[in-house]
Amino acid sequence: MSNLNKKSPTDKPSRIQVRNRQKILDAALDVFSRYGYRGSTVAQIAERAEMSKANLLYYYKSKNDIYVKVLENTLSAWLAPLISLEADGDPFEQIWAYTQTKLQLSIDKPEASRLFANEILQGAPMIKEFLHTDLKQLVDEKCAVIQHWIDTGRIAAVCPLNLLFLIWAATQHYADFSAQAEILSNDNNTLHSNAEHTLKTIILNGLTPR
Amino acid sequence: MSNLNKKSPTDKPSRIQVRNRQKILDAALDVFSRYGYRGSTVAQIAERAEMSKANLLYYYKSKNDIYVKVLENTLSAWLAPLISLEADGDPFEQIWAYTQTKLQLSIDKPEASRLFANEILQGAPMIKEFLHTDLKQLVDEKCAVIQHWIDTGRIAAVCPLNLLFLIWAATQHYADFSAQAEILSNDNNTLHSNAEHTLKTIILNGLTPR
DNA sequence: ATTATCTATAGATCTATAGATAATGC
DNA sequence: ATTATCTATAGATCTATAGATAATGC
Repeated sequence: MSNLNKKSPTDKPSRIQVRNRQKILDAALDVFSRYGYRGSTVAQIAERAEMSKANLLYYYKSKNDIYVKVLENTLSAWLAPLISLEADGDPFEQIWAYTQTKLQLSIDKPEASRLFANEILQGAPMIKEFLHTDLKQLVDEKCAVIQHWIDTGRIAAVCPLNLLFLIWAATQHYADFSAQAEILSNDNNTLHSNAEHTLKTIILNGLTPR
Repeated sequence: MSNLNKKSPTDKPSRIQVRNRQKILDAALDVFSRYGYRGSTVAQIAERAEMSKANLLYYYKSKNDIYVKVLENTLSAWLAPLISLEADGDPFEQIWAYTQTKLQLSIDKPEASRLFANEILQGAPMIKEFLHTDLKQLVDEKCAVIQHWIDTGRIAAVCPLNLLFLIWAATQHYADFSAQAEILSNDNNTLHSNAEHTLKTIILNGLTPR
């Protein structure tokens, strides 16, 4: 039998299977996050996963399957930080904690950010549904939290959605445009610590009511 | 003769040639800015330019040639606003004028921004040289201007390069991530006017010395 | 005469599968 | 016995060209 999917779901996957599936997903994230879905090839992914194309397609039956799986795995990690933005506690602490987490993620694990950047640049063909439902709901909730902070005079009056966009853009920039940042900065480590200070200054001062 | 490039450079291009070359570049910008170099096909560009693939390749001899030409044409438009950032005049006015211009460009002509986003996401293979030379020099100059404003106490002490990144990221977000913004906002026009207000509040307040 | 367009297709690349062979685990 | 890997290749897609035909401008 050459099709894994026909196996009964109670079968435990073998060690080799677990290891190879993970290797494939890791390799696929690297490749897809750089070149997007259409710009990536199964051969590139196979090479990076150190196996033949045919063998790779023994574990995942199509390029599209791999892409969807990688997107699914990455989506939750991408959303997690926003979930912890809570109405309780100091707005400035909450907003800065969120910003800092996103910044650190973008610097340390740029692949997730790039994967979405590619997907959304191309019109979000695969995750449109997700954006309309799950993300939209979460964002609406968090915008209400921010709006509440504004209404109670705790932060300056700005559009909550645009504030989120600003935070996303400013932090993910260090992942999505790292090729440019590396060229324009003389030292990447300095750049990143300065980034933290600069974002903190501008966002927190910027949101101070006056 | 089937190769235009063998023509003497003093030959005046025909009306049809001028029109078709322009149609191709317009179509190519649309396609490349969405799908990147590898993700785009000559067939897509030809269809959008309303001519056959063969005819398109009569005007530009390869996909790569078209891509390079489109990038070249777009680079100058992309840089122009930064050039006008000048040491004279009020720092806040200068910075806001720059930010506003970039925001408006991102909203009105998102293709240029998306083209670069795609190119840089993929590691800037074609424009690495340009980034190292022309852009680096321009950015260094403008960072010196910003640093001067900081040293004379006219704006808050932030890292000039990171400030530029913040402005680029925040404004180009509306081009690069428009697919997401359209889904998450209830009304695009409101979103964009709120964007202007929100960016103005945060960036200008954020840079106010205290 | 020159320029522009069309038809047909070569050759490269890419996804996916079939079928044989090797490795692994009871 | 089952699972994993390899070789070979079909069939789709894509870039680019050759060569014939049509349209245009002096």
